[in-house]
Amino acid sequence: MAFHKKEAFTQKEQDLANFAKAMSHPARIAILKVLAQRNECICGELVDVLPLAQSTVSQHLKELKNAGLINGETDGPRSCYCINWKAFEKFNNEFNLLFSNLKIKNEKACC
Amino acid sequence: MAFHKKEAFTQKEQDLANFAKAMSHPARIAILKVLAQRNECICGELVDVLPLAQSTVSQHLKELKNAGLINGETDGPRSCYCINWKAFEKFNNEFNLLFSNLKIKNEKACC
DNA sequence: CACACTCATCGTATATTTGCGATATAAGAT
DNA sequence: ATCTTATATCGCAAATATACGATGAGTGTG
Repeated sequence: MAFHKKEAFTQKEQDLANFAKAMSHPARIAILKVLAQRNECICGELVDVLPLAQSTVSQHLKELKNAGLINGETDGPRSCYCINWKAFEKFNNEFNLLFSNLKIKNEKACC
Repeated sequence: MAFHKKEAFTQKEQDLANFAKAMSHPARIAILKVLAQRNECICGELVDVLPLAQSTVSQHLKELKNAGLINGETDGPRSCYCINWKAFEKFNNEFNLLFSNLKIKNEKACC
């Protein structure tokens, strides 16, 4: 009865899956969008923009941070977040790699 | 107590999140890889390759199909799956769009 | 020092996901 | 018709995720 069998897969598969999981909620997509639109790092303005309670937003930020997609700094009484470009591009490249590999091979797939 | 507030976000945000969710498990990443490596559509060979029970693999295939990432056809007694290129590229493009928009704006982000 | 303000964390309720065995379904073989 | 083979689905158990209010921790202000 070993649940949660994720460790049975390769590290790369797990990394990609974790990246995808971090983006698997519309709130977190929205957070990334906001962090992009404003050229400065944002803190609790996210709470005003999002239809979620402050604690929930904080939790989503934590998950994005844990996944390495964003960086956070405490700036006085408030927190400042912004996108972690290196990680972001790394995973984007890996996605592209996966996709393009496939495309070359079977452009004319069966079904 | 309204849980599951996903409907409070834009359709595009939900679509991206759903796409990401479909890829948020290493087993499903692995399935996509296998479907890519073999130029033919595969059925239950996935069960041999993956460290999961047949019913679990079938469930993951169903999720990928529901998300629109793969197509499936019943071919006699067996099922044949392959990647749905249109959907796959559509979402890949949307990711790229999101990423590049950000990159232009704040290449030199604060934190 | 008290006070307000911003944010993180805890506890909790509920929903969803993951995994498996058992069973159903459907096609082909004997 | 029965049996095998391949796959999907059902039902259940355990783990995770989502959301919120309440509380705590840390800063800056009066």
